[in-house]
Amino acid sequence: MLYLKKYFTEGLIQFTILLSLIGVRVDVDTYLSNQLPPLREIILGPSSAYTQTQFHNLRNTLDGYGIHPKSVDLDHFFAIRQLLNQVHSLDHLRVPSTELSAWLVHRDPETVVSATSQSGPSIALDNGGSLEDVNNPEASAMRGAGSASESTYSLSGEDSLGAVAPENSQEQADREDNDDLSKEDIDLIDILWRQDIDLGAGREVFNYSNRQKDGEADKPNEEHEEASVREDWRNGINLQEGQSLTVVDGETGESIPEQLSSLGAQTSMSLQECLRLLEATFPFGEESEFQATDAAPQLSGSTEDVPSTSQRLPLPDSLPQSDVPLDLEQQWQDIMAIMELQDMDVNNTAENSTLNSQNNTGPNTTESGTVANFGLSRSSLINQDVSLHQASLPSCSQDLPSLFNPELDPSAGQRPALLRLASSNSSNINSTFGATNLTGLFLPPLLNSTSNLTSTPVLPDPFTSLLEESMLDEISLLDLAMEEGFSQAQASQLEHELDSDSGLSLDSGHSPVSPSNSETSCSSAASTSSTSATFSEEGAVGYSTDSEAATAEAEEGAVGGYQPEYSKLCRMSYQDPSHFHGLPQMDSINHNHTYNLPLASSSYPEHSQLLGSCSKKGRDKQLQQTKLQPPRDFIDKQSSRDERRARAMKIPFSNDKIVNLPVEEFNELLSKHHLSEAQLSLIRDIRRRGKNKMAAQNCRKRKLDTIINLEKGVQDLRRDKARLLKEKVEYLRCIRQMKQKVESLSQEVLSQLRDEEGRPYPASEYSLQYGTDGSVLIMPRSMAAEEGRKPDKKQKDKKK
DNA sequence: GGTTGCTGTCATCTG
DNA sequence: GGCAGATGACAGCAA
Repeated sequence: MLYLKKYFTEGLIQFTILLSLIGVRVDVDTYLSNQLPPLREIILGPSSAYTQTQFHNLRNTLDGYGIHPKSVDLDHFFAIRQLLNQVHSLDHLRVPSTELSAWLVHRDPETVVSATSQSGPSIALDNGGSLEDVNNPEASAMRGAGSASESTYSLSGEDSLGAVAPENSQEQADREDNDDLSKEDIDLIDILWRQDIDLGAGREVFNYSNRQKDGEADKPNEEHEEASVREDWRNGINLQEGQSLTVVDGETGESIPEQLSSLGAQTSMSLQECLRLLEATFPFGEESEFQATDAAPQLSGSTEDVPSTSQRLPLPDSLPQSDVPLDLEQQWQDIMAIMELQDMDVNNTAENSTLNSQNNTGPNTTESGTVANFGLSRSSLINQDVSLHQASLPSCSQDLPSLFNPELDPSAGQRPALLRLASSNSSNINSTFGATNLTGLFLPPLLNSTSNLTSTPVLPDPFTSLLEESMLDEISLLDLAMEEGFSQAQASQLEHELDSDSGLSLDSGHSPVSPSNSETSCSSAASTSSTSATFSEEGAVGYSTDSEAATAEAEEGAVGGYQPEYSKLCRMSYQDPSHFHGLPQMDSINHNHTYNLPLASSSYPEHSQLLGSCSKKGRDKQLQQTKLQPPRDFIDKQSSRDERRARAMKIPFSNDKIVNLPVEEFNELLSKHHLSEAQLSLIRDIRRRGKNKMAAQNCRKRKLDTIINLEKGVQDLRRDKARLLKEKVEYLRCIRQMKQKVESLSQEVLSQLRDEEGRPYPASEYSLQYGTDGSVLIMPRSMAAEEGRKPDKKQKDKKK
């Protein structure tokens, strides 16, 4: 029974995720409303939201369905809400943590992971030997220790190329190979694969025949098929001959197949291509890394085929990082600054940054230069074509923070789980963007724009730093930064810290004036719950409470008087009652939006003050007590000190008059009565204290208003900052495009120009310099660079 | 029993 | 200088 229940629940969740991935929004809230009180209950009661006077409580909001703040169900509710948010977020591709959490939910048995060969290079990198033994013991036995990684990559590439492809023959083959796969698993995999197809991932991405052939490629007597397999695969990813994936070495003329055979042709073709893709994606300063890995193959599991790739790329050695004019640190500061804007609409574009977040591992490689970091990116790229299902396979036990923070974790690049999760992410990208052209996905825009390296060699562009690429590729940099160095927990912590950076020491978790912050962080950043909105919700509770109090007062016959609770009403004065126009229960409420109106004198001033000085609950008790106790004792007991003193001193008028009369009338009143010094002193004290009490209430109200306004101001400023940063990114993007255009035009001009001896001007040595007067000069690049540095020196001298 | 928020009060400052 | 208001600080109370 328990098994059936668990199976049914997991099936529902999986089905929900599938619907979310397809695009069908599943409002699970409606189904859960049976368990959680509906909204109307908040209005009609008897939830705590209606009767609770602690309306400032953060959790006691409409979103909380009126669960009592101390209810044990509250944590359950928040857990459910968190899960629902994650499920909802799946249909708009929130990366990466959300997906990761979802995959963690669907933990499949380890046996499936190993048997289905869908572990990807992550596992292969870590303990490839064992996997190899599992999947292909014969091949592993034939290979030496040095080729172990090859075999693992073969396995990985095989997986990455669509271990879930639904072709019947292949599926049957998979079943043969993966006996541990249940029918449900296969059906799910099939559905996911079809989703990939529907979402635009072409069948060629998976290249089923390749996969089949790759599987066969492990057999030593079928090595000759590798060439065709490689060709098919290359066609599948729409790479053209002569591009970054060119096969022929530009310098040595060696062809890749020859190298591959010399290196051990049992390596999977898909892996080779993936590595080429990887190399094409990180063209800057990676040759040395590749060569380094070649020299020290034990550092990486994919070093066998490295030399060929490193020699193959005629990559722009003319793109030195030293030419990057933009300060990298400044760029990162911008990124970090955008991170501060988590409560803004940055999330609206967060989906678009997924791909970039992948590509943004580039700076890691260029800056750190470690093979480990590079391995991360490489594996991520290798898994770009992994289907969605793969993400649900492994039972990930690694810590998530290190996943998104490879820089913090030096061994991150070598962690298999990390790589696997990256593949999960990338698979989503692939399916969501529907991109069949893997170059468009993998290669950074610079390479995309100048991908035809053989035809148009890339010349130095001062705006082509990798960091800038990462900045310019997508607008949403929040998720970028999240992936680069921040886990979700860290980000939320940062957000929490940023919430209090107004200098007001607002405790968002407890302060009654800033529940929105916590609300925002508790839900998603997409919920643009402003302070006012949250206060409106909060006000709904407050209104109900006070309306009830007002009703009670009316029933009790207490008219006007001293209202100790009117500060609550006054706090509601800045709440928009229009939020409750749709609620008939709220229409009947007469809101007192006046904070400090002159209080009408009561015909029974003492009694009214007495009632007003007590809380509602206290008044209920009082009403009950009045039936049991003599009124005089009750009055004496519940009166304030001043009232008791006034009665004791036999003051002939009410405290209400004493406090609220204007000075002239007050003096006139005093003059009319013959009062002793003690009486006059008491009256003055009562007046002073009454005035001061109202003043204190006004003061507190103003304080709250000030805090709220400051919060709004901070939010507005953050929004403006985010907008400006986005604009800056856009401008930089335009500048980069214009620079590239100018550069290409310059090359075209230079290619047509000839010197006096009829020799062309090599674009690598000469550049066009544009004068302010419209003149164009042909200048050697060395000279141009020197001239470009001179103004900087001058500026520095000026600064000195 | 400790915490938190609200309220009243006092002392002090300012206009 | 007195007065009214503003405000920080403190204590009491209730949840």
